[in-house]
Amino acid sequence: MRYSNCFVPTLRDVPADAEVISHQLLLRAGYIRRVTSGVYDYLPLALRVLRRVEAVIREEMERAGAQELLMPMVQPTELWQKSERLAKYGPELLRFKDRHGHESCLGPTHEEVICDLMSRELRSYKQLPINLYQIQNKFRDEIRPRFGLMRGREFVMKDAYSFHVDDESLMAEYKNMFDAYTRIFTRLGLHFRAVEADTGSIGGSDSHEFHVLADSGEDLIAHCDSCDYAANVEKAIATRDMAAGSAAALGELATPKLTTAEEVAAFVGVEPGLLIKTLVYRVAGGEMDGQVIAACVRGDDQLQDVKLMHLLQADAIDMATDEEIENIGGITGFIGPVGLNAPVYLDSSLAKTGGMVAGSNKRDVHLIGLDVERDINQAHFADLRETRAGDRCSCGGKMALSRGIEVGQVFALGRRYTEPMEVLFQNQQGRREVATMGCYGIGVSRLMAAVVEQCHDQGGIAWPDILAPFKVVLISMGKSEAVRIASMDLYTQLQAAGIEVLWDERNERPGVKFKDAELIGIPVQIVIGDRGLKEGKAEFGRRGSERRELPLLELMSATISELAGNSGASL
RNA sequence: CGGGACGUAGCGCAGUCUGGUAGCGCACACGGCUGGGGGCCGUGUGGUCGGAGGUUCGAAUCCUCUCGUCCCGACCA
Repeated sequence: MRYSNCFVPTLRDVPADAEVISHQLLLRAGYIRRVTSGVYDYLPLALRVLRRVEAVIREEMERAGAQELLMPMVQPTELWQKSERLAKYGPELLRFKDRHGHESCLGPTHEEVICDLMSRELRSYKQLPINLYQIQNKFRDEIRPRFGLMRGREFVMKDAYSFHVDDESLMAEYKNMFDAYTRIFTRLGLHFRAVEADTGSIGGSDSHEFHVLADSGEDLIAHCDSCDYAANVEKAIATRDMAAGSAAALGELATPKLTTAEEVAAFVGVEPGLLIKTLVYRVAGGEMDGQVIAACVRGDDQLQDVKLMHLLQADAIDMATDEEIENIGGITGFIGPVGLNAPVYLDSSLAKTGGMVAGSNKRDVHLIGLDVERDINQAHFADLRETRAGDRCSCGGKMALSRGIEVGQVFALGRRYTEPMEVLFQNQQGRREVATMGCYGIGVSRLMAAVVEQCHDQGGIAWPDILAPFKVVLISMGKSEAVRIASMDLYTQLQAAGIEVLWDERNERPGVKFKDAELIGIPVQIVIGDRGLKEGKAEFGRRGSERRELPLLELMSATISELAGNSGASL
């Protein structure tokens, strides 16, 4: 491709509304443009990169035995009623009516559609197991799209769905997909980590997320420094040395205007870990819909609300209003687990503790000497605290926290969808059975952004060879006929060899060409100019390091061997 | 939706407080000088100042409403 024919609108300044580096660089380097909130144009360079990401994904999915298909982006809303997911997923579904008044939605994911298909076509156990996948645009009406491609409303996703006769077969495929994902992210040159995950709105039992490690990541993941344990903090379980209180009789203590855990602890003269922090939530969805409940963690812990949500089997939990708190007999700022007219859930670290300090549900008064077993009736215990750096893993190692960008997730769904969607088959005994199911997603467009987050420098994007939109940039320096002819010659040879080359034959100054080449991130640079040409030489080098002089005749072989070691299967 | 910031040329910004003919840099077009890391000189093109309404002799500037963008929270590939 000749640069002068290439649509690559690079920007010198960083657009003011781009916050994260991938967003900034993809805009500056002419890869993407915003159309509307969370919706982007993928310009030619971006599309070339996306196609490469997809190629790796396709290769590995096919190798893992999955088959590609393509489902529609428009889905009838009835399917979501049938799967009983409308209430939970509702707000993210972009719904609309057609001219007949029939309600449809834009597909945010395709469990419903694939189950509908399978329910029609699946007859016999002999058809199982099967794994079907697609690469397609999804639309989720996100509450807050942000960070460019990292959280768009429309985005490209690879989604795969597998169906099985039993859970043993499902778990084998789950493992198979886990391994395929590991190969994909490895081939893409990413620094990533697979972690145990909450199943979120998708549902099901087992789940792992794949995170690209980057400080700009939206997720927090906890991992052990001495064993393999790693989990999203929404799920991570760990322990730490908990302060133990000394047994004492239950008493009251005046604590005027002291409402935060730190203030109360300082006033009473105990460490914050001996406080019980009580939070009141209103449950939305599930069997407890509308109920107000209280949850307790230690004063120096944070409540992990996803854990609580899961425990309650709720779609959402919201902080209760002052009025709702009063209705259950509490006072904002002095809420405690004793005598509250609501279910109380305590973090397991509070089990069997004594000598604790907690709110009394009376203004300006806290309880001291509280013994959880003795003084709280009907307490439910569960893991509710958020893991912190330095906590202890069950293996004895220390937990550390890192930021991650979630680029993939695998789920063992079980019969969460196949049951309501009636995906049935006849088993060997001729009886009808519900199939069991897994689903596996990769955020393809997000992956492109995640790679940029991990692969960039001062000059711009530093694509790994396998993803670069062009492998080689050929920079012609100077306007002489000799330069033009030598460049043209090499350009033709590279193309003939199937190496994707961007020939910068623009009438621009050298600085501009170098800056653009580095900004858009082409791995190999070849410079042909009058200076070297006199001696029959040109410059050859990798983006970001020194170029060396090479005879013109050696450029082809140098390029081929430079790319051979790094670009995987294709040049 | 709650909290904050902001909308002035393709991009980055000044001007708004204190109302008085809409500016700067880059980009873009043309000419010239240049020619190995976003070069220099000159001449130009381009903006209903997000939109609507109001106050005023006069509004980018003041007031009201509205639309949009970005950041923090709930969501998630």
